[in-house]
Amino acid sequence: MTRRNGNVTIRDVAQLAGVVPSTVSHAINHTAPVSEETRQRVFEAIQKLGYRRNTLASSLRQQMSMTLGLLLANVADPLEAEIAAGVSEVADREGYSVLIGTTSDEAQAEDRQLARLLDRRVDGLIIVSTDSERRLHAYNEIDIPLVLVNRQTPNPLVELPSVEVDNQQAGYLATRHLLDLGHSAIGIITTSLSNERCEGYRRALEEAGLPVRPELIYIASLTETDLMAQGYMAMVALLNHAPLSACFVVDDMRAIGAIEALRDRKLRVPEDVAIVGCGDLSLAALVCPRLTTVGHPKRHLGAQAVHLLLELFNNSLIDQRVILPCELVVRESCGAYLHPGWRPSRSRLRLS
Amino acid sequence: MTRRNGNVTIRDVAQLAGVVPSTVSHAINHTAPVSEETRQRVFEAIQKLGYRRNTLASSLRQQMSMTLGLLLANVADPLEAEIAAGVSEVADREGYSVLIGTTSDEAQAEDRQLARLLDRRVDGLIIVSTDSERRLHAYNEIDIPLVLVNRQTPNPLVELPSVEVDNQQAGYLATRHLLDLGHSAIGIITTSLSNERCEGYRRALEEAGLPVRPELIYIASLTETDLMAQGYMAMVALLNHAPLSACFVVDDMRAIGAIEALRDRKLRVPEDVAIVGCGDLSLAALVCPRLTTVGHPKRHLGAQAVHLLLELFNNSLIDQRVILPCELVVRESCGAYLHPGWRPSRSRLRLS
DNA sequence: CTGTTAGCGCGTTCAT
DNA sequence: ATGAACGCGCTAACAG
Repeated sequence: MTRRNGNVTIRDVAQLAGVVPSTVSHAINHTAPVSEETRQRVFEAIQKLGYRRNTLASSLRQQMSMTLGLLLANVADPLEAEIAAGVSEVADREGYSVLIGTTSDEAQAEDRQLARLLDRRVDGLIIVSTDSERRLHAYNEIDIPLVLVNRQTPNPLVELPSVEVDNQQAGYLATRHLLDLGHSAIGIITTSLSNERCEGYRRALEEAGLPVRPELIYIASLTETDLMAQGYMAMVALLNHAPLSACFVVDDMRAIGAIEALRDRKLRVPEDVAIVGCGDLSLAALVCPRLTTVGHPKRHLGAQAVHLLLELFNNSLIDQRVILPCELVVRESCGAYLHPGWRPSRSRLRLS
Repeated sequence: MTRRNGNVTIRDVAQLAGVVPSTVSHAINHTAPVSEETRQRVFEAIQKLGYRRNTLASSLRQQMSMTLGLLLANVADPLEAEIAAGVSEVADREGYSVLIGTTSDEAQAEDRQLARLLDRRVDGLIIVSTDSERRLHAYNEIDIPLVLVNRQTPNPLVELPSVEVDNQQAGYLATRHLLDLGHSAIGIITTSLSNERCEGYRRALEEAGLPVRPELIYIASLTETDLMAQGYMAMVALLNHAPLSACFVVDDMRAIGAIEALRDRKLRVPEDVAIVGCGDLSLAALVCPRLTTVGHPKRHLGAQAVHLLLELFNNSLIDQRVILPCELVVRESCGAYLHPGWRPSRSRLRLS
């Protein structure tokens, strides 16, 4: 029943049904009224011949492909995979197909994939994670609708539609949680000082009347590609610089690496040092200790990206920049459960 | 530079270059010799006009789309995501694009996606994981090349090209490892008695001259959708039935659930009960204790699927069924490190 | 080596 | 409500 045809065309259907191709087209696409009787005959013919419309031809004619291009660095990355799932789900629901292109974070591969997607006449583009400043103006030159997801560059020179999480809030919630638990020597392992999560960290500290101590801020060495190793090395360095009783690590993988470093130093988590991560990867609930972290609406990122794109198609570009909220997920790595006096503060909590 | 054109066609290029469209086509596609001089002019014109080939039109004409359809249940699943990464990588290298369709494991969604992919005239289909017997003959009706990846039905009535891991070997290696460590009361948590991994378990036992004791075999309740919960419940049941000192769980997520059940019963892993999983998900190295498991060449699964498909395109269908080897990954959950007498046996080992 | 012609399969006029 | 004719952009086949 779901077989492809061996080239039966709309003309064959028309012939068998005793009508002309355009009538078949109308019957299929409800693009003009067709008498019930001919409709019957047409669909019988379709059934009988195993006709399948040729989307290629249709797209060529209609100047739209009903296809979205999804550009990402690596589908195997859990975050990107979740985003892709969100994209796929709503694209499907809206009648669009999605063409994926993986870039391995290489500019050259990205150019190739981009070109390929454009050649295939995708109606819109969703670009995940890869938005270094130098790529942005390349994107800006593209004249089809495009949305960035999970952007890395917070305040770029060129503005493009995007969907992202509220990274500042993420940093704020994480730090705030640590403050609520009574910590004051709170370190941070970040990717840069301008990282929005780092901003949130500062804001929480300042709001609590605490100084932002430079020796408690560590910028992970990005030359190391293994994120866990980055976190490990960062924590080792941090421990040498200053005593700290808690640390916010701007993403889960690095947080897990940091915990490992602590363990190797015979420091207990959370008793000696409390750790909060960011991202809430599915494995965060499975490591030891279970990681307290700030969760992101990963699927929503993808879903919203498609919705934003559809709005762009309609020229009803409402919000050029969609910012999704995130939420603290309290588990074990901060020892909240050890503090009977602690209670959920302002944030929505999900106890796992 | 990577901008899409606002409908400049091959004709526009031809006109500007003072040649005829087919010459431009030849120049681009190296499909016939073109004098160096005209080649120059053509490429200048292309540059100047920002011409991009329209793959849709080309596909229509050539009766091939250079597109592969990838059908999977859920891109967010780590295994499927890895497979997708493998597919994408080699498809790209071979000049193919990939169109994804996610089915959420619903037959209805799968039919829809399948139809959509066929309508888009994909040249071949890669179908991941979803191959229940009742779907197989639907696939069999499809008249374009198709390969199954990571099939679930071991010996189906209808044979189709497929790429899979050596599941029997997986079960064998896992059980064998446990035997090597001196265990004899070895349980198994499986999804069915005909599971190939379960076969491997039996083979290892028999080879060691040990009886296959039915009370040590537990079939997970598939009505529970959460795999960890399945593993948890299975282990609880197993502990009530019979004493066991080790257990092979046919996949990592269920194994993690089983470990949790053990922990809740105050049984230590590996000291009281040793556990081997299967799959080597990336999180296997991160849980406590780090999971000893049988690793699968996940990316290769995808990569080989594409290669097999390409062979099918050439009608050079060598192996209709590709079976990839797997390997034991020794970590902590079996306590191999506690046995100084233990040494790697026949299998290739990768110490993590 | 270059040009001509014809059509891939479909959807759209516009006429009946 | 139905039909005839044209063209979307590209390339295969053949001619020159």
